[in-house]
Amino acid sequence: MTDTNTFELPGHAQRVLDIVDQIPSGRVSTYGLIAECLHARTGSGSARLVGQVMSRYGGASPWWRVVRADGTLPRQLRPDALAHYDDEATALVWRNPTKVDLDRAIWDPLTDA
DNA sequence: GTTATGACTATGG
DNA sequence: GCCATAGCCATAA
Repeated sequence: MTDTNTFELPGHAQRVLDIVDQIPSGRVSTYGLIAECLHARTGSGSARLVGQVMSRYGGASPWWRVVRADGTLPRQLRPDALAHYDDEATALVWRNPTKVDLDRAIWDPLTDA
């Protein structure tokens, strides 16, 4: 096929970005949850892989809506992500406003898509 | 082919 | 709560 205006990312990368793009504003998902959805589709996938894809190709996607399993983020991204959470009114932990309140903001691509 | 690395997670002390 | 370890899988060298 001759797609002239389409950059072909690695297959799994395209799927990861597709899922991330579906996360609604004000909600978040986790690397593991996305990995589970990815594994359900392709038969392969891991949280580590999602992180790998995000670091490489996440620039054009709402990367701040993807957090760790405990609601925290990598140190380098924390400040930028918090700014977005302020815009989207994402629920944060009261005692620890550097961390997302997963009980309120979690979004599961498998069950709540 | 092997090894090292990474925006991860679960488990055990 | 924190730290160390094992499992995970694509990429780079």
